[in-house]
Amino acid sequence: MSSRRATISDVAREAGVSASTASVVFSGKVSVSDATRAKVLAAAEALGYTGPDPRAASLRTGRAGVVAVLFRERLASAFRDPVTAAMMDGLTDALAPIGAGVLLLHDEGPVESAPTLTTAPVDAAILLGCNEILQSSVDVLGRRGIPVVVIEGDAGPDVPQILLDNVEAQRTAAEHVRSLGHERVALVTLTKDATRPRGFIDDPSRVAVEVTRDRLRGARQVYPDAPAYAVGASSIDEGLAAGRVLLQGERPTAIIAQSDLLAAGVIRAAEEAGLRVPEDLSVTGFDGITVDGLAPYALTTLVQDAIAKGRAAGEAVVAMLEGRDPASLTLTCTFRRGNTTGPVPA
Amino acid sequence: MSSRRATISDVAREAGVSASTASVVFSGKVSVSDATRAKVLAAAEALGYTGPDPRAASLRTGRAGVVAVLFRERLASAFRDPVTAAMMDGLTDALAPIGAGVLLLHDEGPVESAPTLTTAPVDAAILLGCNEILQSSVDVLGRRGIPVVVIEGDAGPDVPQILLDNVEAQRTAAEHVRSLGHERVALVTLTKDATRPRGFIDDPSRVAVEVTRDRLRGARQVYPDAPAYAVGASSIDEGLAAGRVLLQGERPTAIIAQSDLLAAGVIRAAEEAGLRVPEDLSVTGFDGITVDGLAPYALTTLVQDAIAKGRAAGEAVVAMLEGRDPASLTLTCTFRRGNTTGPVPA
DNA sequence: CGGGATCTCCGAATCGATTCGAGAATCGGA
DNA sequence: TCCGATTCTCGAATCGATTCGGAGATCCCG
Repeated sequence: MSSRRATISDVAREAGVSASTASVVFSGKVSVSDATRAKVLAAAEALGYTGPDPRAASLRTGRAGVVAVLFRERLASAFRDPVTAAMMDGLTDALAPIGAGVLLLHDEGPVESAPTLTTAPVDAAILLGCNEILQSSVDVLGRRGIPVVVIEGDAGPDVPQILLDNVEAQRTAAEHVRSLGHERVALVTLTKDATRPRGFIDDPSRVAVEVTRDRLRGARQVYPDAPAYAVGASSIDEGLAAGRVLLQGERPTAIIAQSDLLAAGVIRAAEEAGLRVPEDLSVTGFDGITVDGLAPYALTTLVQDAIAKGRAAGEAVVAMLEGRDPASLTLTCTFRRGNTTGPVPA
Repeated sequence: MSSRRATISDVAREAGVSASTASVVFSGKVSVSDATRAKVLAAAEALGYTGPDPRAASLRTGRAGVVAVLFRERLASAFRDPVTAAMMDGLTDALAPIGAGVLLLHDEGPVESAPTLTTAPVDAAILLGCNEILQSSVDVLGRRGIPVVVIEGDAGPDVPQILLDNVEAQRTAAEHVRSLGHERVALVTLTKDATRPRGFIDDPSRVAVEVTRDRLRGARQVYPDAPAYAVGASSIDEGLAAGRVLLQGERPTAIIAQSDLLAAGVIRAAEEAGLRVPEDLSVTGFDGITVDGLAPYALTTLVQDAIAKGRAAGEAVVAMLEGRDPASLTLTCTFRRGNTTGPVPA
């Protein structure tokens, strides 16, 4: 029992061939005679050699087989969002052809030693709605020649981005609501981060996340004075909380929520208050996910193809990795009328 | 403009110091005079050097700073499950002290070139409910000296495992139901995989996933003849489908579901059928998650600490990485009575 | 039987950084 | 002023594998 693991040189020596030949047996890049191959394999077996060390191979070949995905939020909470999950779906699909693994990272970590974008052995990086702080990391990657793609964010002119027409889409929803005659409309949006208290906000620029901000802008293009209530997360329960507040007193006749989950919560709040949807209150969502357990309601919402979003990002990465020019892309949401919006109550 | 990126040797030459000194400036392992540090940093700046190449560093140090998590399912669907998400939460927490990134892998891939457990540059691996096929991968890792931890699975005597007392816990739930006087009881469980059709199953061994099988066994210890209806996934909608089937005809007075999401779906099916919970039908879940939007129901369920599960796995990995002995652990679920179980209807 | 074409295999360079012992320089104290 | 103790910096070895040009062997065919 040797104290350290066998290397390919050990195997080569045991097999009576050179290291280069042994390497070739495992990589299969060059033809090797069957006899030699058998010898090497036997030697490997005898020494308990289990194939080349990925680290060394990665150094030499320059490829790590790993693509980093950088989240804004905590890793754990990131995947609770169905849209993110779907996006990961498309992403892993698109990455499959080059067989890259996905390394999860998040930017705000209390840990100094955590692997960051700059210290992780990755071939490419995908940023999810990056904020300003990230810019420096992006620069580092860029200088290092590591391809970067940004989803719903902006990291400068050289970084391909996958965008959504958030402003237009949300405006479409608002116009739909207006076409139904609604005048008193409220919006449900998200706070800068989950730790902030819920509350009404006025200044869209104080909303950190671009996605949120853009959707807010879109709605305000139609309803410039609509009150916007911000909650901490995109979930049914937060939507419920928002709904309870908004349905007090002189309540709106329509509520435009920035996500389907929030909309579902609002609907629940309406039920709680004895209101019928859409007879007494119209509600719109955003995303077009199927909210688990929302039946029989079918949300009026804007359907985004989150899978396509992820896939586009993945394909851009693959393109860059293969030396081709990546395509920036703006995906458009399609309006889907469900049964949660109706004419303004008489 | 050099054709290739600057290396630490380039920086050292530019700064007029040795490569080792330059390296030390970046790693900070040894003290360096301020003057030298400044020189090196200036040189790095001038050359656009952005820090050591992680691949090379990883080769030399033997540490990649990455821990692989192997899922059974598709990556995207894995995180839709709140229990998995919570587990990742605890896992990333426990991994934080050593600052390791998390590399997502899944075993069943159509892609040949995909990085597998054996070809990915990782320091350790965590397996989620591994199946038989994985055994060989585990062997390879073991021989390579890479620590492996298994969550709710079995990979041999040398691999530490984090388990849940699924059998006992589910039996507890069943006993609770029996103590309320229920005789006609049905179970909701999961199929081998999502592609199989829903339906009643008899032979628990045909249920592939260990977790599922154990829970089924626990319930059958109390109700040996209870029909078990299997659905494709742990979700409200699948639970709803199961509920619809089970509540037809001569319906049971209690339904034991293998997850809270399934239980929530069953409750919804009951509402649909005009049944009151728990007056007409008792329902139990499993996991103890908060089902988004299930209020005012509080499930009678078995609370598992998924965060602790993840954390335990993470800590075991850290221990092994630091040369300490890892602790295998069996977590116990605690019974929590909610308002979804009651005496058998007269 | 000789010469060119093929097929295998080897040697040596290289990927980029880290690490450790040793030598040089600096400093404080007597 | 001299000496031991620190503090810095350097050289050289090493991590484990890949790659490419070329040498030797084998083969085919005129």
